[in-house]
Amino acid sequence: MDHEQTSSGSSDVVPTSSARHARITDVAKLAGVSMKTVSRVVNGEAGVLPGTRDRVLAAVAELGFVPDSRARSLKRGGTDTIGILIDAISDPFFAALVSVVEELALERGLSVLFASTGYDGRREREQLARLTGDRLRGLILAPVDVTTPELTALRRRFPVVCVDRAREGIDSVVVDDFGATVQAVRAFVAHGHRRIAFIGEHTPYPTVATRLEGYRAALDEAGITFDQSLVVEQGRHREERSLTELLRRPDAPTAVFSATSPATIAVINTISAEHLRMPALISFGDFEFADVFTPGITCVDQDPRLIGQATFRRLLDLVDDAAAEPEHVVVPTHLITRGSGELAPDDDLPAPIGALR
Amino acid sequence: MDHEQTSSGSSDVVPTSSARHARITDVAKLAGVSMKTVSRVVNGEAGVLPGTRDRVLAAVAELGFVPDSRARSLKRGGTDTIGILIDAISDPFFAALVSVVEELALERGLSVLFASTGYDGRREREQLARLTGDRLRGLILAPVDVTTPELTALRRRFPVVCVDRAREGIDSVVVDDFGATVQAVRAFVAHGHRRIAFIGEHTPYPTVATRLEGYRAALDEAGITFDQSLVVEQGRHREERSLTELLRRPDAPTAVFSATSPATIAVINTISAEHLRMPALISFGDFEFADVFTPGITCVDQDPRLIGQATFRRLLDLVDDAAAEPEHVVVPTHLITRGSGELAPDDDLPAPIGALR
DNA sequence: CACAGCCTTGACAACGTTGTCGAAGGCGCG
DNA sequence: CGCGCCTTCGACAACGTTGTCAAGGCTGTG
Repeated sequence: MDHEQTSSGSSDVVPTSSARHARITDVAKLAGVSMKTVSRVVNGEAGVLPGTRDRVLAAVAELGFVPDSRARSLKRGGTDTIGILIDAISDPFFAALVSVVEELALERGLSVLFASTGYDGRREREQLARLTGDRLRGLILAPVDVTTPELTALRRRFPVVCVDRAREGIDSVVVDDFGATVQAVRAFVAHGHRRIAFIGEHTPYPTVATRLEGYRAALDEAGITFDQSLVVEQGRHREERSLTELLRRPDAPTAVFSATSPATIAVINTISAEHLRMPALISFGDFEFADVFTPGITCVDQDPRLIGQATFRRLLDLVDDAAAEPEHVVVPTHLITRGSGELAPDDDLPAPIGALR
Repeated sequence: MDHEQTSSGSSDVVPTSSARHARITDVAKLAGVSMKTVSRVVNGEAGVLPGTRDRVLAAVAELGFVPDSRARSLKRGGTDTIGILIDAISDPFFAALVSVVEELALERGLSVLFASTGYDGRREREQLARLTGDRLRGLILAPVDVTTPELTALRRRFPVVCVDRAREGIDSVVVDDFGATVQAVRAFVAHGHRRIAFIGEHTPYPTVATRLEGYRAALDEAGITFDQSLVVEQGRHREERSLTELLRRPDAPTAVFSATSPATIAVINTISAEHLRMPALISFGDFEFADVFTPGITCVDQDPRLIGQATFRRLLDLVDDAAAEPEHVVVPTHLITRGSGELAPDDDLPAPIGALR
């Protein structure tokens, strides 16, 4: 039997997506069995004679039959899709997170429905509404504006795990913002720094605020008085005048703690553009080019792979036990020392980072 | 009527995802209408009395009813989901691509099913098989190993658009690899360079090969003899010994064309680590830190946003007209001059890029 | 006042699949 | 040789939704 040129009676020149997909009944008819038997073969159930199975498989191949996952999941009462809702995939942190989650999902035969909020609460709600209709197996999300009650309502439909930002009463996987920052500032102190700046980013999330708290706590611990003028929180797209001013003033900080990767980039840009001397620098969040510079940029590593694994694992746990008590997982961080964080206050480093002349 | 505290009779302590979702019949019963009327209200169809509509909406709100998109799409015979299958989301190019596509999809009420191949043909086929079962509205993919016949078969099920890499007979959106490379090399020649290196990456895709062809063509055009020793194609994770050797030799190239972003990073790393003098450098593919260096890295910009828009538009065209002849869209590129590409052969640039001391 | 026509609503089937149950046939054993 | 069991298979209903069609009430007009 030729399996090319399925003659369907019509004389289409090019069979471009006009012919409906083969259904299970088509396969059944061709193989001379019932749909149920086809179903059995396709799903690898036992109790089908080898001969029958072969005939069915031949028919499946000939017609190019692929079971309709919608009908399947509708009947079975469970989807094979998990959703992931994040700020933006252009953020390398989330890119890595999605990457890990998709990988793990694939291992378990799950599909990943991707959605992003663009840091926008309205869009977040839109996306959540859409995702709800999709009857997911579970949802991973980095919450923006969505409140605990809303998430609790969602939680009744399918397991939900928050990532990067926690919500009371909902499972979450976050990083130890406070502790990691304390650790970084302690390192500065240990190297003799006293004027330590905090460069943040104005976000609607508490992560940066928590890091700021850690910064203050570590200063307290070292007996250093908190100085508001050493703190710069820049807007997402705001100009960096205050940052420049801070780094150029006579008593410029000898050490800079940068609370996010974008902030770090801004710092490096500023130092480079203004030909300033290099302060000690630690960045919260690793980034691709951190080791291209000399010295490399010391980073607090919030390993997205680790976070992704923990998040996915927790989601699966919840799939198995929907009534489990909410758990808040804190993924440990560690300092990747590359040089920039280990500079002493009096290190003379006239050449600006990234400069050529 | 209170819409808090839905008294359902049972005395669950925590209603964690145990209660089944409200179905359209539940809403109908509560509102005292037929399911069809609920369907009409939910879908915004005309011909429902305001009073009836209000009662239905109240019932919908009380039960937290969200229509099941699987049943809906099954009945309607069309999904609201498009698939996107790419190499890896950790590649910033694809991250940006997915970002744009998702944005455009959202505007049209479409969901995005995300999948990646990890540059692996086996995994690609696995993913394609899964996606097929999902009865997509359309699929965007960066083909790895999949052949034209396979894609043609897929094409019968739903529209398919290839991105970044073309396949004969299938719609595609690519970048002008050849032309852009010619343009870059011409710029080098115009600045007086004669020893121009080509740093590629060993990929299974023809993109790099096409760029190499452009490189050779531009050399020919300028009357420069092709020199194989100036071409380095490094493996994905291979050591960069040959690159180092090339850049360190006495007659090192005065200009370097780097065919991919990773290759560019390798070049910069090498220059930085080996404290070499800075050659003129043009990178195929922009990257985040390109303007942090001094001078900034001149790049051939293959704008993922543009590519994403073109791809999505083409996909929608195909959704409307499934029988359309395959089209091959070539998205124009342009050179972003930042300094590194405009260096002359005799420019003395002793300080290595990214160096501090 | 009768009848046509519109507006609103509902009963029913169907989308493609799988779970349930029962039927038919073969085989072993008494 | 007959009975019962196991194996293999099929008919049917159902998952939750929407499209089709028709019923019923109401209005307008001759």
